[in-house]
Amino acid sequence: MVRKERARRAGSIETGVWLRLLSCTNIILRHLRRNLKDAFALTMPRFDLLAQVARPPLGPSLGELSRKLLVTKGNITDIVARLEAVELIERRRDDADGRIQYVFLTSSGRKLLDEILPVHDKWLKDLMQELSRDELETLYDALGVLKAALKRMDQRVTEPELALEGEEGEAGMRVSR
Amino acid sequence: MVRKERARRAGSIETGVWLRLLSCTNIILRHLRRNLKDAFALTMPRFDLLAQVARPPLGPSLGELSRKLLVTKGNITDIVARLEAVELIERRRDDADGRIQYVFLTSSGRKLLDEILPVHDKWLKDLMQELSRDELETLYDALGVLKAALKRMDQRVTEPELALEGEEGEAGMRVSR
DNA sequence: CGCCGATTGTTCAAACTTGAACTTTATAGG
DNA sequence: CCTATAAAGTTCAAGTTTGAACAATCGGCG
Repeated sequence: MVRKERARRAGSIETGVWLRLLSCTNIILRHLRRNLKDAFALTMPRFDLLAQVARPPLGPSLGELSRKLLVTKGNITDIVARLEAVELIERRRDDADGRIQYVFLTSSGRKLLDEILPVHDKWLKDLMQELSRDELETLYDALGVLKAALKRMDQRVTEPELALEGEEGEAGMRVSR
Repeated sequence: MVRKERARRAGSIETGVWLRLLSCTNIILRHLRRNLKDAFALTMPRFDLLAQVARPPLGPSLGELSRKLLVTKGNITDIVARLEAVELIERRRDDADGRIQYVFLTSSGRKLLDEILPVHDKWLKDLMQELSRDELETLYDALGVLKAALKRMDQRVTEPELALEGEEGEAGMRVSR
């Protein structure tokens, strides 16, 4: 049922996909940020972290949060400290391994998040209300395919021990990490 | 050819779409940022602004850049100043309207961008190399539908004079601007 | 002309983010 | 036990970003 547009496009289709991805993400981000601030006095990174802490597995470590949220460890340290300061989360050190700290919601953190999640869901529904069920599913599936492919490429690039060594290192694909 | 998954999903499909959108964007952003830095000593916002200046219409104003890039005016002021300081762009005041400044690439800005664009395109192709032509087109079209819908919702919310007034203003959909 | 409201861009504090260097702790191998 | 290496968090400077207040300019209208 979906007719493919054959419109003129600047650059490759991959670039086209990327530009649209970025636009959509930024538009939604702007709305959610404004809504979170107005309704709950929360910033997006704080909400993201809270929501991630609430998701299983229970009590993620700072490093796990860093990987799940796709931000650096230094960033996590900062956000966790701020959320801890307002008592929405708390940390517990690992009994066996002194390096590790796990993060948990406090009761007020839990309460706040339980308020936010349904509203957050409604905001997204409102934003996408013009899309049909079918369009949403197509989009969901297509993004699933992309995400899976990206994750594989991501590993290939950030896990040196498999490839590397023989590569020429052509402009740009160098990665330190 | 695309079978719809009926997988368990946390929350609504809209939220599912949003989470995948965000993941994909962040993974790609991370790669591009690293590559831009390694290969061209450029940050993402600076590249974004350069690329937007290069796109027609020629010589966009700061306000136009702010709208196109979906960031605030204050941000544009900052990035433009930094790019101007390293002489990749330059400004010209409007002859008739003293408030407006147009931005142009300098010759070295043009040269740099001409180097980057093909490589940037290749980075994206590499990242998405596992996707078939068909998957890419499906994704491109689906994102087009979403983007169009979001833009309409965006206007509805940021242009007060049309709707507003009678609305209940239920938790969160308040928008100040 | 002179005022009012709208538009364009600037400024600034607070927050977020990265990337790299660093500290602390754990683990594996001599 | 000792040492090297790795892993988990922290720190910090530089940059980005927002949002709000502000200054400057323009346009219309009396």
